[in-house]
Amino acid sequence: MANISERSPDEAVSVLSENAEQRNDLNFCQACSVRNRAICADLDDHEVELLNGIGRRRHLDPGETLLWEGEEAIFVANVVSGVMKLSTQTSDGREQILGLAYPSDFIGRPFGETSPYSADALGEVVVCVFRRMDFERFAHEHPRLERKLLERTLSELDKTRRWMLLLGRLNAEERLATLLLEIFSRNTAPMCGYASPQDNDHFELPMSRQQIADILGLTIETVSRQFTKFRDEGVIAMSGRRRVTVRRREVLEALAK
Amino acid sequence: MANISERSPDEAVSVLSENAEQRNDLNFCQACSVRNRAICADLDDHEVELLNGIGRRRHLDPGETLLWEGEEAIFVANVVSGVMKLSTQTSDGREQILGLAYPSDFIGRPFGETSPYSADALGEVVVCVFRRMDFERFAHEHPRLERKLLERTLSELDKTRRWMLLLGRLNAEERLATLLLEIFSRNTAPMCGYASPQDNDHFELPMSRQQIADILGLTIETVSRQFTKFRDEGVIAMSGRRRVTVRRREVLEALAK
DNA sequence: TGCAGTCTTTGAGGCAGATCAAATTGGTTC
DNA sequence: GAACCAATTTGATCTGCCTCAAAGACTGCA
Repeated sequence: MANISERSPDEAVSVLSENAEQRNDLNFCQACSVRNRAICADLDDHEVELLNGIGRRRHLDPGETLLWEGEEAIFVANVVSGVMKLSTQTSDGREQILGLAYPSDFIGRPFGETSPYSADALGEVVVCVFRRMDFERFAHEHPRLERKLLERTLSELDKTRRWMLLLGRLNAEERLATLLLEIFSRNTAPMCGYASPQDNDHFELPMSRQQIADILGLTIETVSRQFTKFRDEGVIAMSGRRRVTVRRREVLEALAK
Repeated sequence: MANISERSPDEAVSVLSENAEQRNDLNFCQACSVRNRAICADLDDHEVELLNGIGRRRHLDPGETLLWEGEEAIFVANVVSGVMKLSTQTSDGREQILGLAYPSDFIGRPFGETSPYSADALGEVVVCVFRRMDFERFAHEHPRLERKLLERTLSELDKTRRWMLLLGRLNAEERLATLLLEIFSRNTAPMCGYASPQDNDHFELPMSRQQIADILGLTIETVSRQFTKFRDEGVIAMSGRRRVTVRRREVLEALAK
């Protein structure tokens, strides 16, 4: 199933526009754009070098899957650039997106037999992949990393629980407002490393209407109608299908609970 | 706000029916009913003794709150007996229950400034409370505990994500079936420590219809109608409002996705 | 520049679950 | 065991979102 065991740092780096990362593939950590924000941030140079030795850069095409729900959990990874979606399915095929992973986010399930979700690339993605076993061993030997992983997992849990409020209690309008603000803040965050950092008030949606619907627990039609509504009300403006300009941020903020 | 800083191990122990725990309050860990399943399971005798020194037993009455959402995160705790609910609210007062904490479950937010949720007792509850700072220091010094906390947090995250599928994609019938099975399995699990361990096929609901509605993201009326439906179909039987007998488990299992 | 294919928007209608209102029940107290 | 109160159930109606269907608009490619 999982067909990503080949090492392909070269091809991975080749799609990056950041020059610093094209130097070589033997110590890419040092030039990594998420080096200071990812789970490896607290490690010293020596530790980074060791980590570098067990990790591999990998490029994912849009739609490509890194982890399959229910499959053996072979890999863990850091997102370097692009956005990935984490999703799960009911036995009869309904999909629920569990969250998005942005640059510097950690994905995978350490200390678990099987992957609790599928992880696939929304657009072009570069990840830093570790064999789960290697990563676990490294974490054992380097408490700082383990600690960092704990802190990340705790805040991931907080974030996930906040999302439960959205799925359980918010209406379609409030849900879309919440998502737009989240993407907005992720894109305008300093040094976010995602695609081309956007200035001030507009950004590119990293996913299709259908994917937005899956994230929000709605249908594509309902999502589309809400976009139209926001546009008609002058809350946002759109050019093309994915470029959004936020015109009245305060309206979105009042809606996002 | 948080008014639980007084130490009250005596009163806490007094409400327990388990004789072993009534001995004294100086080393209650040794006699603790969740000793082998809680986060402290991997600690050796010496470590348990140290942990014992910083923790306090505390009794909570039904409805009493241990943690307030948004307040400073002063405490973390283990549930010893009873069931607690973790919940969050929208700014306009809609509540969403984030999960239930059963005996041996860990609650609170280590390494965080404020509590991301409220935690209150559904019925009579006994918890083992630690000041967050004390607990964090202890965790730092005892990697086995930190490791255990990491593992727990990771599986809590898995559980929470599975719940997102319920809130995002399941209908009322499927939601109630899922909850009934969860409570059922928690109650019949060996050594569960909750109230009176139930035999075979019937159990006591630890919460009201309104609370079930909040957990499932439904209204009380819809929950009530689903109970009636399950009863009419012979899937469950009820005596009183809270005692449930599961008659056709396979029907519930087919519904729970 | 035109065509094909896919994604998105729009429209019409239906339905699950919400809302509002009233009746019933179970549990508690005296 | 009667009376009271809160919790629950039941009924009637409404509505937000879903479903189904079709038109429209981007994108890539020849």
